[in-house]
Amino acid sequence: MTTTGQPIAATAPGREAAPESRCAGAHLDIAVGLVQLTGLVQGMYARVSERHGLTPVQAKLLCVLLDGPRGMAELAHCFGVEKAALTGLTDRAERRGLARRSAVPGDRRALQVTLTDTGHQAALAFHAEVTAELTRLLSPLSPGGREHFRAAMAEIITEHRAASSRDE
Amino acid sequence: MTTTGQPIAATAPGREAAPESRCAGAHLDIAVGLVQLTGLVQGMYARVSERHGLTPVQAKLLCVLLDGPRGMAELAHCFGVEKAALTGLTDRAERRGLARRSAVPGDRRALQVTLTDTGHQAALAFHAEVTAELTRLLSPLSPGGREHFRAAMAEIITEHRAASSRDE
DNA sequence: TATTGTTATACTCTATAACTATA
DNA sequence: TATAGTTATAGAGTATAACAATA
Repeated sequence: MTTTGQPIAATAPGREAAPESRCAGAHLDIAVGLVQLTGLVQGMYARVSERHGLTPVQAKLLCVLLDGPRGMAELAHCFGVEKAALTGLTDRAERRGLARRSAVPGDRRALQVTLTDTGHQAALAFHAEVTAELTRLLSPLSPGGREHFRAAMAEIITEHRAASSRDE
Repeated sequence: MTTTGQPIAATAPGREAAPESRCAGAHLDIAVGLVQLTGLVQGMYARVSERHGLTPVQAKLLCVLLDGPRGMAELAHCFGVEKAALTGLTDRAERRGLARRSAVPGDRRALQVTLTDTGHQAALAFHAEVTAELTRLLSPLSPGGREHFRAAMAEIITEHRAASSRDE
């Protein structure tokens, strides 16, 4: 991998070495499972990015821009990074011919980042492959199991968001 | 955040902007949910790392070493990176007093990376907090929902491993 | 020859701080 | 003054390639 999106997985002490926890597929601890699943998805995302000649962050940028042009500050907020980081990120995307900066009519300070045709195609191709991989990953689940899984994730995500907004 | 572990989330076109997909908590698409859940866990891991003055990768290193000393090549394989990357990673951990290199009796080429007392305590504290956060994240699930969720993850992980080993 | 680990070099991504140009 | 974006600088993490020492 070039500039890998490092999957952070190991958390449970004893996960990598203890043979019994390694074959825990039979009755995997739920917290450990969640960490491993996260690592799985992350690794998949990184591999697909690389296959498309992108870093994970560049791929994410393209996907966001698929929705339309975005300002630098907007992107920084959406990525959860400082705006200075967006300068470099956009520079590299521009250098690779994936995106370009353009002026915003109403505000002479602002810039918009837009996908080029190349970038648009790259974004669509990348997104299609990630979707396919996710579908493949979820394929072992039965329709009923899938629905339970979906509902559980929705519950977790919804509750986490509620808790986050309470903490603000 | 200092040196953030960037959560890669955005994948679905229309996720960030379209208002209807944002309040998709009611009936979240399963693939989108998986990506969002991954982002959630990743973000949590990064925040806990930072709270402990660690980068996500350093935290992962400490957790792996909690199981006992490891050689550089072994760690590189376990992290899925080149061995050269481990040199820097270990240098930084050593500089921060979290780990140290020591000679291996039988092999004069090899080195072992071991946790210092400080590193051991940091690893335990970090791991405890990650576990607590995971437990909190999973708390909205009912016992039955939790079991379904656990089983679904186990199925996905097991099948993915089987597929991976078939592809080798 | 193969393996262990290091050094050298380069790139991506990030943070902070100071800066410019507008609003 | 506040906001949009940039530059400068520093650090982490990674890759590749070349190297040393030992097996």
